[in-house]
This record gives sequence, structure tokens and C-alpha cells, in this order.
Amino acid sequence: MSRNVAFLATDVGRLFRKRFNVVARQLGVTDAQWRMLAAIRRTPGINQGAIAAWLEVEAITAGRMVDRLEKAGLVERRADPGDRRTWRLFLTLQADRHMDRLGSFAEVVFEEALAGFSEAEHATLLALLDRVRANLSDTLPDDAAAVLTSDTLESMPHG
Amino acid sequence: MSRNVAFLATDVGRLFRKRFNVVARQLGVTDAQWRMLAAIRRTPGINQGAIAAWLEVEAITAGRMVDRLEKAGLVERRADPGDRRTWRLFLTLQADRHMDRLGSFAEVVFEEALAGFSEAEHATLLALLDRVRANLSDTLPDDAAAVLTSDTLESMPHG
DNA sequence: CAGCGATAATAGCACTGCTTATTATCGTCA
DNA sequence: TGACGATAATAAGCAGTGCTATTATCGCTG
Repeated sequence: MSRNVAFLATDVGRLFRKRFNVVARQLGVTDAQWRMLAAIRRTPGINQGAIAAWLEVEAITAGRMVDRLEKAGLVERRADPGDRRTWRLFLTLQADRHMDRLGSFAEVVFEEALAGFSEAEHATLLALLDRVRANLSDTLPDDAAAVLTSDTLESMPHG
Repeated sequence: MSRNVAFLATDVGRLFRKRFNVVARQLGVTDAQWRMLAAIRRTPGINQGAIAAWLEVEAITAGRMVDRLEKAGLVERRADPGDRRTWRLFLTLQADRHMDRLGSFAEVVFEEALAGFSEAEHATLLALLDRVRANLSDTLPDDAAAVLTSDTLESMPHG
């Protein structure tokens, strides 16, 4: 029944999310929000479209997450001096302080998830899963790659 | 960044869902609904709690999906003669007629997802992913196993 | 049979995510 | 410079998912 990659992947993702959120709720942050915060920390000043491409979600999805994160005081939207359509995203100090603890929480769940795995098995799993993701990512791999090299990020304040 | 099982699994699940739903929308059925329909077809008369355990989601989640499927005319709730708290679930004729086509749709996406995979790689991926799922499934494996052998299903009309 | 803990389902609230449509702006081309 | 297609973001509406709390029963125990 569930003997297929899609269902297993869906289940693993959901189960991870559930576990992570139990502990991360202490900080008022969900797993998806953590991913977004991490992406912003990696490239401060990134705009919503680029972060959506990076996370492989739709722009509207990313936009609403930013709404909540902004309201929660974890992300700051700053106007782009060169393009009045876009927002530049930055972490607040509070968010920055949360990142280490969130990382630790995730580490714990990762270890549970991989209990009994050898290093080789772990590596194999990641490699195979990544190939599946690539197969299913329409034009997304190109877009995501573009994000990392485009001029969008060239003018960023302190990358 | 996304070099961990949880994120990769989340992404693969989401990407699969997106692709599958593009075609399945013709029949007005989502991927999650298809999973539930398949579970009901496998054990007609199953109740909501058991199906929730089988799908590894919360009872309320399954209950609301049944709401929508019932409204869409794909699932029928029948009272349980022996327990007034529970509902027995059955596919309608319409749903039954959809199942083959939905299976075909999924096959296509599965093949895309596994493009370039050898049989051995495929098997390895499934085995490793399933171990991760087992690691993350709290008491769920036991519950799910129980579902398959419990008296819940013994008195089912034509399994 | 009365009480009480366990179980099945549901109600309310919140978050993630998608599709389709709309608004504001940009950039280019005539 | 003015129009028009492309792009960034948002709006509306729905599905899936979870947590916490509540209601209706069950079933056992005294």
C-alpha cells in the first residue's frame, strides 16, 4: 500500500514536522518557519520571490509566511531602494538568537529519524532522495540555482 | 542546507502532491483523498479511527477528509449497529469507478519520480525510507498493525 | 444500575500550501 | 513619452494537518 516513494516521503515529512513542532513550539516557531528563517539568515536582504524559489514553494505561500514572521517580530521587511515592488527580508535579533536552539531541536529529531543507520546508509538515502527531488522539480532546479548567482543577491548588505 | 532527510522528504512529498493533483483534479480528487479512498476500498466498513491510524494522521484530520469525500459523493457513512459512536465507511460506485484512473495517474508520476533508477536503487530507497518512517512513528506502527488484525475488521461486510 | 475512566467523533483555532485573479511597478520598444 | 508585456507581491478561497477541548457512548466495576 504505502510501498511507494511518494507516500513514504509524505509520511516521513509529516512525522518529522510533528515531532519538531512539539519542541519548537516553545519558541513559537514551526518547522517551515525555521526553514525560512534559515534561508534569510543565509542571504540577508533576499526578496520574497527568490526565497520562494529557494524553498520550492509558491510566492504567495512564502509571502504569507513572511506576514506571520513579521507579525511575530522575527523578520523585518525593508523597502528595496531600486524596485518599489519588492521587499528585502532580514532577521531580527530575536530570530537570530533562536536559530541555534532550533538547530539543536532539529538535530535531536534527525538523530531519532536515523537511529540504526550507518554513515553509508545515511549518505545513500540522501543521494537517492535528492535524485527523486530533482526528477520531480520541474524547472525549479534551474530557478533555485539562479537564485544563488543572480544579481538579486549581488547588492545584498553583508551576505 | 536541504541536505537532510526531513527536508528532502518534505520536498519530495510536496512535489509529488503538486504533480499528481494537476491531473487528478480532472476527477475532483486530491492525492490525500485518493489514499483514503484506497484505504477504504481495501477494508470496506472501516471506521474513522482505524483509518486515521492506518494513514498515520490524527482522527480529526481523517474525519474532516471524510466530511469532504461524503459531500463529494465519494464516501458513504453508515451507522455501526453495535456502537453508536462510530461510523462505518464505504466507497460509492462513483468513487470505485475513479480508482483505476487515479492509479494510472499515480503510476505516471511515480515513473517520473524514479526516472533513471535501477530496480536495486528503487528497492534500497524504499527500504531506507521505511526505516526512517518507523523510527519517527511513535506507537503508530503497532496501532497500524493492530488495525489489520483487530476485530474492527472481522465483522466487515465483504472485505 | 450508577458511576467513572476510556474511546469515537467533532468543534475551534492556526499554519502550510496551492490555484486563480488582481494590483503596482518595471522595462522595453515604438 | 506612452503603451504594453513581464515581474513582485497580495487577495480570495479551499484542502490538509495538528493541538486542545468537548460531546456522546461504551464498558467495566462496585
